Amino acid sequence: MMDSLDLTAPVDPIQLLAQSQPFRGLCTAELQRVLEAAQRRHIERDAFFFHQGEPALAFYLLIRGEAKLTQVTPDGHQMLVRFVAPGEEFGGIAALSEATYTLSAQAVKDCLALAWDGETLARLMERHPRIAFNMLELVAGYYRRLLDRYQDLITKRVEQRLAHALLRLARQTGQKTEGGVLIGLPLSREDLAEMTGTTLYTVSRILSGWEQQGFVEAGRERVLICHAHILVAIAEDLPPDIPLKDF
Amino acid sequence: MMDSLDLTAPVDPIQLLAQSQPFRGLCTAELQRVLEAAQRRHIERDAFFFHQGEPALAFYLLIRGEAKLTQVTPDGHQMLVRFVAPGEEFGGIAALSEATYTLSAQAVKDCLALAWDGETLARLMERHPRIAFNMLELVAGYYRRLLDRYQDLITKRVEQRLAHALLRLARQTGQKTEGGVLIGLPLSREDLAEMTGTTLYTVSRILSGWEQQGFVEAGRERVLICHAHILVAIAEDLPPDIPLKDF
DNA sequence: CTATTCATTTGCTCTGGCGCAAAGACAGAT
DNA sequence: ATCTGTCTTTGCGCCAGAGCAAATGAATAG
Repeated sequence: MMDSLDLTAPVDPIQLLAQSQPFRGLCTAELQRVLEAAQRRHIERDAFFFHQGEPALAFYLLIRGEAKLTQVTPDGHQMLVRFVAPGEEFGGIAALSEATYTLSAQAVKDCLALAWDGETLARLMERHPRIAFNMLELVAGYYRRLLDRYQDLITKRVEQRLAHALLRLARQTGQKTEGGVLIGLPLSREDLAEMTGTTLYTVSRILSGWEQQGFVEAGRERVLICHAHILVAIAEDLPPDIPLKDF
Repeated sequence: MMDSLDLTAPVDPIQLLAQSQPFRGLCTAELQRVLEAAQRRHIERDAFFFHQGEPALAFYLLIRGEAKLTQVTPDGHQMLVRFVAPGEEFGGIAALSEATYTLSAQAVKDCLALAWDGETLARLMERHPRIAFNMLELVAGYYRRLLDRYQDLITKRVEQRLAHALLRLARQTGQKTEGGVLIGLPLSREDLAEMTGTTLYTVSRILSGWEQQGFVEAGRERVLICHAHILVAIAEDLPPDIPLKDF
């Protein structure tokens, strides 16, 4: 298997910390100290940072790669809570206040992350109240976005939710190519189903339909969005714009 | 209309602050200062503390009464996010980081609350980092509970979600009576529908069914849970226990 | 190059629950 | 006591989407 990530590319960790949500607003000296308290962790594609149910030891900041957070229900259903991009935090809520992780974190590309254990994080927060404030805003943001998705689940049809999910992913990891915007991570129909609260069958059917109309191009664990504006229209349940077949 | 709450009952505000989630762990002198920074607000039944979309001026702590937080979607659907019991906080997330409230807060009984404006709260948090920490835990808790409900919405049938919602309400506001546990606030079929992501029709049908089997007793804006253990079984989708008709 | 594995597609069936419509029940106001 | 507005019930038709099964297609290992 090929390395899906160039680990030799230079990254200034201080730079990344300064722009990260949890540590923004700290001065360079403070960032330096935060960095010194961190451990580096390298996780290969498909391996896990941690599993749901394990003791919540660490709080992570992703440096490079891409991870996904999933949760399995008692009855075996799996749901995909969110993808983690470089510069983003994960595991924090659990490490701060809970005994165990409530979800699992899996690398979908080779990953490099910084990790702090719960006590260290608590100590840092005590010394730098700004971090606590940042975390508060962060979690509040998670809450708000989750509430939006909750609302979508109640009010919108699967088709709309799927369009929404793809647009979110495009914004987060999209890469501009000739044909449109390519989702920048391996993404199965099942993943999309778990993100939108449906089944892989329904996702497959909808994508097939869109592909026939030329809105997207779907391959094995790959989605290319050709006409984002049409997906926006679908997501908002607007009149179907100008159908392409009219041209 | 009768006063649904005895406003003359004595309540020690310091006592209540000390036990509240946002201010727990502060010493009496600190609580005193927090209390002095607060404004009292009295809101009558069915009136609003604030409406979704208004500038987020204040953070509230409910002293007496009961409130509900609702959000309307762009397409007119309404959803009930949570009920607020005495000692609980609401409006905080918005007052801290957003420009406007993302939901509405309405009194379902006559209410008395303490209010702090956003700047005051920020100042208090700066002076007492413990408050920031408490708020972080608080929001993390909201997040976790919302994630649970999100999961329920994906994996569970309406019947199960409804059972869950009733049990939660019973725990939060239930009053023991001869016949069982009575939900302690006016609760319409529509409210229940908005809590569980369904329609008032479906709620009505399910409650009728349960009532015929003797699990609950349902009236106008009133629900009495006669056999909580059966609702637990329904919520968890267990085999239907020993049906009552066998007796 | 072939075998194996895993993702995907698609036909088919079945049902939970939506939502209209219309009637019934209750509480408060005059 | 009656009226009025609001909440609730229930019959009925309908459909989005679940889920099984079986076929097809694409990547990887040997």
